Amino acid sequence: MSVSQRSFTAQARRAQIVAAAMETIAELGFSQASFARIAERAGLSSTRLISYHFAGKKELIEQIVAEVYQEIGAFMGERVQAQTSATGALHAYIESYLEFVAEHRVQMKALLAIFLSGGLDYDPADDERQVLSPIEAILRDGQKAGEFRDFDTRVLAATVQRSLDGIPMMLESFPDLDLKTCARELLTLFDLGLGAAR
Amino acid sequence: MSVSQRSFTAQARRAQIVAAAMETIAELGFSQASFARIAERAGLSSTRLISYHFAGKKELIEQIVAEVYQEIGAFMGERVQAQTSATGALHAYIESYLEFVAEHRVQMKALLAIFLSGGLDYDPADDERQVLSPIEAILRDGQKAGEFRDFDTRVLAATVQRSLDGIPMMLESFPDLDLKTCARELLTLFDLGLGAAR
Amino acid sequence: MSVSQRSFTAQARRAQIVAAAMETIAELGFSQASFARIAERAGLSSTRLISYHFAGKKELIEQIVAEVYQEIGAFMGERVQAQTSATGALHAYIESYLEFVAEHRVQMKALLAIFLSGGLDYDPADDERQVLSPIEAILRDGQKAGEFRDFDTRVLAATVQRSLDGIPMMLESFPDLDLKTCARELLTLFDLGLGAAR
Amino acid sequence: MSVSQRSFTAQARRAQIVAAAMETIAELGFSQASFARIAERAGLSSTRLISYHFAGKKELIEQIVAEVYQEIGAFMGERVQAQTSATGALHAYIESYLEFVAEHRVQMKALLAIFLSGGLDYDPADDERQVLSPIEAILRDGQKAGEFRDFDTRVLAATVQRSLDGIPMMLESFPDLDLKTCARELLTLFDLGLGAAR
DNA sequence: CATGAATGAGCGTTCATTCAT
DNA sequence: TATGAATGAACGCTCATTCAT
Repeated sequence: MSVSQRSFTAQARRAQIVAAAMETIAELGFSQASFARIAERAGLSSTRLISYHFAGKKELIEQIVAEVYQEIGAFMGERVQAQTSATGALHAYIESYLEFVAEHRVQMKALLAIFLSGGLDYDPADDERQVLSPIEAILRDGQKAGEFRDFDTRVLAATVQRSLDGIPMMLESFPDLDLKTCARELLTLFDLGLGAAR
Repeated sequence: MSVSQRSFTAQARRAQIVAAAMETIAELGFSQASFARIAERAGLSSTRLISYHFAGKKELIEQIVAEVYQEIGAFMGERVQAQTSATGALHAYIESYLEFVAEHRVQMKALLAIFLSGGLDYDPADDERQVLSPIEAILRDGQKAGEFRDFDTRVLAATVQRSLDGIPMMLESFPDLDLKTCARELLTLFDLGLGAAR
Repeated sequence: MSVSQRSFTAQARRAQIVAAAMETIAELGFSQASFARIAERAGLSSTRLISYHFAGKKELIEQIVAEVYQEIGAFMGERVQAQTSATGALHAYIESYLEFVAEHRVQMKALLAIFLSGGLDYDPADDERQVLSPIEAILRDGQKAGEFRDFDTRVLAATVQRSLDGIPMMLESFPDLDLKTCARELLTLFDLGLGAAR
Repeated sequence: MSVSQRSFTAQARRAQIVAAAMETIAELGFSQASFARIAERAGLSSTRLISYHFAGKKELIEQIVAEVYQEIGAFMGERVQAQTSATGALHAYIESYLEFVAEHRVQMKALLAIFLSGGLDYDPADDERQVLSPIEAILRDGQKAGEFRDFDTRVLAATVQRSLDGIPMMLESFPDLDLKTCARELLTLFDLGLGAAR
C-alpha cells in the first residue's frame, strides 16, 4: 500500500481531525465526543468535513487507535530491543511504558475511553492477547535463561500489564504522585516477585 | 430519606429495573444501554416507568454502582476481618475478590463499563481513593508488624487492586484460564514481592 | 391478533399520519415525501411524532400499502363475487376497479409512486403474481365454462391488469377523459378479444 | 447548441456517465442512484466529473431519457413505416417494441424508474401524449381504411401501450415466460378486439 | 402506582453542488 | 479537461425527559 494514496493536504486534514477527536474524547469522554464537538474543537466549519475525510465514525476511531499503537510500539520497541537480558528487557518495558504514558496523557486517556466504550465492534480479548504477547515473551525468555523463577507466564504478563495500565488513572487520583517512585516500586516488586530464588 | 419512605412494590420495581439495567450494560455496553433497551429487557411497557422510579439516568446508574459496592463490600469485609495477620488479610482480600468476581460476572462487567464510560460526572479518582484505602491499610499494618518490607503503600495498593481488576478481562480473553491458578500466582507474587526480606 | 393492541388515540394518530403521508407522496412524489414534509402536512409539531408511532419509514410505507390493498380488495371482492358467470365477473372486475380508482385518486397515485420508487425491499414480482391470480382465475373459469376462447391466461391476465393500471395515469394526461367511456371500451375490447368464437 | 460544440473526448465522457447512470438506476432504483454511486460505477475519482459535464442531475436524467427515446424511436420507426396496412403497422409496432425491450432491459428499467420516481419536474402526461400519438395514428388510419371497427382511439391506444409496458415487469415476475408467446397473444387479442366485424 | 402521548435536541450520514486550481 | 477540497441542507432516527391523566 502506497503512502501517497492520499494527497498531502488530505493527510494533514485527517491528522488535524484525529488530533481534535483524541482531545475531545480524552476531555469529555467517548459518549460526548460527537462529530459536532470534534469539529468545533478542530475549528471546522461543519461536521461534513469529517464525513468527507473519513468513511464513518468507525474509521475515525480506528485511526486514533492505530496511531497511538504505532507511536507507542515504536517508542517501546526501540528501548526493549536494545536490552540483552530478560531482566533488562522487563525494566525497559516498564520504564519506557511509564515514560510514554507520562508524555502522552491525552492519547492514553482517549485510547482507554475508546476501548471501554464498547462502541467498537472489535474484540478486546483479541487486543489483550496481542498486547500481552511481548511481555509474555520476555518472561519466558527470562525463565529459560534462569533469570526468573517458574510461574504462569500468561497470568503474570497480564499482571505486569495491568500494573502499568493503572498508572495513568492513579496519576489522576493522586496528582502529587511521582512517576519515578512508581517505576522504582514496580521494578522492585517484579524483581523480587519474579526473580529466581536465591 | 429513610428506606421505608418507599413502598414495598416500589422497591421491587426499582430492584427489577436496576437488574435489567445491569444486564443491559453488561451485554450491550454502556452507550447502548438506553432507557428503551432497559425497559424492553425488564418487560416494561414504556420507559416512562424508569423515569417514574428514578430521578434520572444518573440516579439509576448510581444505584447500580451502590448496589454492587454494597454486595462486594459485605462479602469481602467479612472474610478479611476474620484474619489476624496482615498476610492473612491480603490473602483473604485477593481470594475473596476473585471469588466474588467469578460469581458476579454481570455485575462486574456493568460496573467496569460504567466507570469507564465517562458518562458519570462523578470523580473516578475519588472512587479510587476509596477503593484503595482498605488495601493500603492492610499493607501499612503489615509493615508495622514486620510482615512486609518497606515500600510505598499507595503505589503497591494500586498495583494489587489493578492486578485483581484485570482478572475479569483476562477471563474473557482466555476462557480456559483457571481462577485457582490466578489466585495462586498472585499470592506468590505478592508474598515474594512484598514480604519482609529473609 | 387483537385489533385493540393499540389505543384508540394512537390508532387515530396513525391514521392521520398515514393519510398525510399518502397525500404528500401523491402530490410531491416519493422522493420528496420526507418525514418533515409529512409532519408539516399533518400539522404535527415535529417529525418525532411519526417516529414515535411507526417503527420506521418502512413501516409507515407498508401501512399505506396495506391500507389501500385492504380497501380495494374489499370493494372489488364484494362486487366480483356477486357474479355468477366469468364474463360477469370480468366485467365486475374492470368496472369496480375503475370505479375505485376514480374515487381514490390520491391513494392510487401514492401506491403507484411507492411501488416504483424502489424504496421498498419487497419483491414487486411477488406482488404481481398475487395481484394477477384473481383475474387469472376468472379467465380460467371462463375457458372451462366455454365463455372464453383458448389463450394463455397468464399473459392475458397481465394485459387486463395493465390496461386498468394505466387508467389513472391516462386520467392525468387527458383530464377531460370520461371514465365511463374507458370502461365501455375496455369491456368491448375484452369481450371481442377473449370471447368464444361464434 | 450544435453537436460539434462539444469535443470528442467530452462526448465520450458524457456517454460513459450516461451509461453508468442507466445501469445504476436500473440496478439500485432511482432513489439510490446518487452521483456518488454513479461515479463509482463509472470508475470516476469523484462526482465532480459529473457536475462538470452536466449542468445538474436534471440534465443527466434528461439525457438518459432522450437517448433511450432516440434509440427506440429509430428502431421501431423503421419497422412500422415499412408497413402498408394499419394492421401490419400495429403488428410491427407490437413486435418491434417487444423485440427492443427484450434486448434493452437495462435501458427500459432505468426509463421506467425515472418516469415514476417523481424526481423530474417534467410532465409525464406530456410524455404520455407524445408516446401515444403514433399508435393513435395507426388506429385512426385503420379505422379510415375499414380495417378496424369503431372505437375511442385514445383509450385503445393507451391500452395497447400499457399492454406492452407491462411485459418487462411480467418477464421479471415469470422468468420462464416466452416473449414469442406474449407477442402472439397480444396480436390475437388486438386482432379480435379491434378488427372490423365480419 | 402506572401509563400513553408527546417533545426538542442531537446523532451520524448522504445529498448535489461550488470553489479554487 | 480535469480534480481535490469543501460546503450547507436535509435526511431518518434515537435520546432522556415531561405532560396529562
